[in-house]
Amino acid sequence: MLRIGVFSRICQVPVKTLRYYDEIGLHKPDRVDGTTGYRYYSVGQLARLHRIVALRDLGLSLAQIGRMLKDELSVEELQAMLRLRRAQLEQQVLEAQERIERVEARLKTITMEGKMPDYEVVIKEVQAQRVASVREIIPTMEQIGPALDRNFDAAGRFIAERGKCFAGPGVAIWHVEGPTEIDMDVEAALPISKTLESAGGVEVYELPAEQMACLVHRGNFAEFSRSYQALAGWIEQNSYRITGPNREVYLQHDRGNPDDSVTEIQFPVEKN
Amino acid sequence: MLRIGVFSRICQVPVKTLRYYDEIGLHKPDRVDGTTGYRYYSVGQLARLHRIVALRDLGLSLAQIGRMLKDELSVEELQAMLRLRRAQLEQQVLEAQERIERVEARLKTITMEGKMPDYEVVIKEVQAQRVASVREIIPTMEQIGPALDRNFDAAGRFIAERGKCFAGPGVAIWHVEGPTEIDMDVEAALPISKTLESAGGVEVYELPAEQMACLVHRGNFAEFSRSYQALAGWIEQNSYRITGPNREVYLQHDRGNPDDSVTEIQFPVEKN
DNA sequence: CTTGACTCTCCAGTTGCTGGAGGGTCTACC
DNA sequence: GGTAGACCCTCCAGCAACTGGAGAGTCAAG
Repeated sequence: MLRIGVFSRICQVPVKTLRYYDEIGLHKPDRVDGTTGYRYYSVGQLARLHRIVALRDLGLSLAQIGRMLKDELSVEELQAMLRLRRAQLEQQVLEAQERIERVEARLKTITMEGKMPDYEVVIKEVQAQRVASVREIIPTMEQIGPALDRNFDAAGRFIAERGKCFAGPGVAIWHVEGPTEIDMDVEAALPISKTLESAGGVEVYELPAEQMACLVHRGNFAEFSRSYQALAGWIEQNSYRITGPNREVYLQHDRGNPDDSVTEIQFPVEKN
Repeated sequence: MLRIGVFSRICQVPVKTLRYYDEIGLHKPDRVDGTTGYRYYSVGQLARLHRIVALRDLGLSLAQIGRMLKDELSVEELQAMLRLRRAQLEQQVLEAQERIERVEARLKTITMEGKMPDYEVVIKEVQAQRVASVREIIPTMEQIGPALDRNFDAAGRFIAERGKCFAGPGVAIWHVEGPTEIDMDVEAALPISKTLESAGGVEVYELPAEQMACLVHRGNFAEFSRSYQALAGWIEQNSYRITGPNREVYLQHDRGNPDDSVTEIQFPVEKN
């Protein structure tokens, strides 16, 4: 019979861990002295503990290991568990590799700019939302501002006439491929909380959920291009691919004070 | 000013998480109502939160992110942190890939044998230990048992004559390359707890620390070969390489009752 | 009998949240 | 002006797999 310290030295598992495995019922000592509480392990228990360690090294949870050792599982169940584990591990490899890519992209940017970038790109899942929208082809750059204002106003009036159901900041959707400066197909959409009938040039429909690469732009619309470039660069560097029309969400938009604007630029993306 | 729910919807971070970030001081709301305790966030805070999310997605800890955002770090420190992170991630990838290999080896074994293997191999770091040993070249297989017994006895007497300092089960070290049945160079070593002078064929020295692939063999020595085969197979399947003489640790060894023996077979290995 | 190594139990802390109880607040609607 | 329902608050517990420490008891050698 071995005391816990000796057993620990033989199997190279810390004493605290052995006590923990006892506590959770994963691996109980052969005998526990009733008066002193001392744990006594037999040499024969080493094989079982080795099995625990081996399975733990595969990354299985102690609960799973416990079930495996209780012999409650058929061969098929064992195989299923291991295959699941393999899939999870493969997932982990992919995730870690993606993170390495992102870390490297950031290192490159820091080296080039000499500081942390002043923008941040995050990938997020935006939910589907019902909107009332007005879509228009705008011939020239100068007309974009007024045209969008007009179309948002139109959508706003449409909503107001049908009762309170305004549900969030306005979204512009750019149905253009790549950079264009003429004939831009742009939609001005306002989220709403109930279904309405489309009417008079205002379309009501569900904007689909998308995985978006997002960047928050602060300040004047005149400086948008830098943010767009940064976002496009990030998407390329992190090997994503643009899969549809991009959006601009006007989180803060005071027509009198354009420098205080906050806009989120969103590109629907997929991993390459 | 946005209440926590709205802010949460915009940035896609759960309310609970925002409260948690407030609590740990990572991201405080712009304003907290003194009477109600309601948190109010400004749209401008979105950029900062995005930065947090982006850094978190690299796998950095919230503590590290906090330091980064406090602008206490020079560019060099930032780069060092990111490089460290990259190294950790690369390590993670390697580990996960090794685990995948081990899972696959196990799946293969289960499929072949129709059940979980009845042996387990674990990799462990055995520490250096001082030993008193007797080394001898043993000409034939039949002589091994008696010769080892004799040499362990000799080492035991040597120790006994010099005071109590016995420190663990006996170890045999096989200085042979590959399977041989003649002229086997074997050392019988007993761990001791203090330094003694070598004398009369008994060498006292420090057995080096090694990374070992270990398998616990239960039962008669006659059945050793199966365990050796299993261990050698595992080492090959998991792409390790044997780097030195193997050891046998006689954890339980009653000469009258050989079937109750417990022996740990250890091969020093390195990852290929 | 003493010393020092060893062991015991119990509690707290780690990380980054998540869930729930129990109670207050806000706003739209009647 | 009242009320329903959505929203918000704090506080506490729990997860996984340990790790560290306090305070007290046990064991073996000298």
